[in-house]
Amino acid sequence: MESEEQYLKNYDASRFPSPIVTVDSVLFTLHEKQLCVLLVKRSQHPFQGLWGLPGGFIDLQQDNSTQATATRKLAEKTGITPSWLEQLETFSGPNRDPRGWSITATWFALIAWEACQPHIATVSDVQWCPVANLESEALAFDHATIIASALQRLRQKTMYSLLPVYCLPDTFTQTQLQEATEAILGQPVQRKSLIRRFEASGMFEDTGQSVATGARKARLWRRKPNIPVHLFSRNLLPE
Amino acid sequence: MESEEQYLKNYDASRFPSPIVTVDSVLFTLHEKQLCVLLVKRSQHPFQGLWGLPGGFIDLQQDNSTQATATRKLAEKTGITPSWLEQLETFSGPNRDPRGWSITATWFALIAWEACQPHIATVSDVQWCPVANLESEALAFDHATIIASALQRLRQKTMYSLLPVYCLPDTFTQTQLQEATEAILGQPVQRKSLIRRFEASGMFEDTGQSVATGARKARLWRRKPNIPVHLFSRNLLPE
DNA sequence: AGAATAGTGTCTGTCAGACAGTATGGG
DNA sequence: CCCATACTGTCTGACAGACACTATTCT
Repeated sequence: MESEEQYLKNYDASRFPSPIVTVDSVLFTLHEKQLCVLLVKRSQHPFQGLWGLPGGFIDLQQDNSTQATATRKLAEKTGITPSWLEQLETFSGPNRDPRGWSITATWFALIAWEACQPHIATVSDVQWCPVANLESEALAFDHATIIASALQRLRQKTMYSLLPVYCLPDTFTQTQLQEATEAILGQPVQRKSLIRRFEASGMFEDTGQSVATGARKARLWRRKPNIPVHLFSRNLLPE
Repeated sequence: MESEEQYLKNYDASRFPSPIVTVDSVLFTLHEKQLCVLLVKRSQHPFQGLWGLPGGFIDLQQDNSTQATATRKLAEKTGITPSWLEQLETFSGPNRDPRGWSITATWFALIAWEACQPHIATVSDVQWCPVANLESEALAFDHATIIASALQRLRQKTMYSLLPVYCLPDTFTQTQLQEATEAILGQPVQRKSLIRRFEASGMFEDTGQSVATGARKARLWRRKPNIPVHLFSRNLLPE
């Protein structure tokens, strides 16, 4: 009987046909009260010239997880790592990639628009696309489906957490959080409800500063470091 | 400039090193008020002889998604397809499989114990392991981590849906649902709260039959066909 | 009748929705 | 001083928790 050591020495990974494996990310941000998603113009086949999600192949030498691949690819396109990153579904099948049976591990990310802008402004193959305009864009692969799944996740989590803060700059006002929440949900929310949650979450601290946006000054807040996202036991907007 | 057609004709998927790709499932059931998970004894290296999750390689000819792989492997071990199946996280990295850089798409499934028993009773390499006994089991790969993730998902969903019914036979009593819920959450729940949700969900219909379990007869219910799982806007047991 | 299980009535507490009311700072 | 924006007070309604109560069936 063969030992595990011997088995591993003789193991040839290429013996079995393997699917094409990729990693793709859906990075959202907020800009001018619009929820936007990051798209990259494809410079290579397949779907050359179309817009698609940032992503690509795993680098088996460098990446020690698909999360590392996602982070690396996002950093290439935005110059930074997103302030929120979590795994979404994995999509697979024989027909979603014309090159053959494929599987893509997808990630869902949030970032402040301001944080990426310095880098994105310098390149022409990366754009923020408002989700409202997605219908008129033809996207590569099944990326429209992946974005729809990410949007659903984002909306769901916005109902029972304050996740939208990860779309805001380091310091922000309660009104900005409200606007972010409303842009994501596509409908108004009660400011009072949001502020009750804001206080109950224990996730934020007052910077002591304030900013004028026209009339009365608004207090500036920041996320406390190393505090996990608070999950509420009730949803906003329960229909 | 190369056309996409030409590019695809010349494309050789084996040009790039590819990770090992597998699919694994965490199938839960309820037996004697205990939440159990399906384990399979590994007949092959690596981890030969240890218990692990049911799963394996994608059959690129037969399977048209990782869901098909999960269903196929579960059917091999239990004789049937689970009544609930949804995707969990995908785990990846250079060290989780001694054969090399690997990725496993994992699925989370529920089934009634009674439905599998005829098949499972006939084989010796498959067992239901109560989750309470998992600590003392050495499992293959990172399967303990995968089960922990599945358990967390199950508990979370039990708080805001009636998912535990998918661990019950086709017809069941409200008391059975309560016991399932309590076994999953590991603590008692208010029967009244559960029944309020049961009625509000619109997911069930009375069979007209009833069953005696010692004293007063209990009504037997069944899931209405083709009704999606109802999600409540509040959690049970909000701490 | 008594025991055990099935199922209901109803009070309290929590928190979201609604919206009126107060505070602050720029013209 | 006016008004826009920031922020607070407080009432209502929905629904979970708690637990006492009634109903049914077996011995």
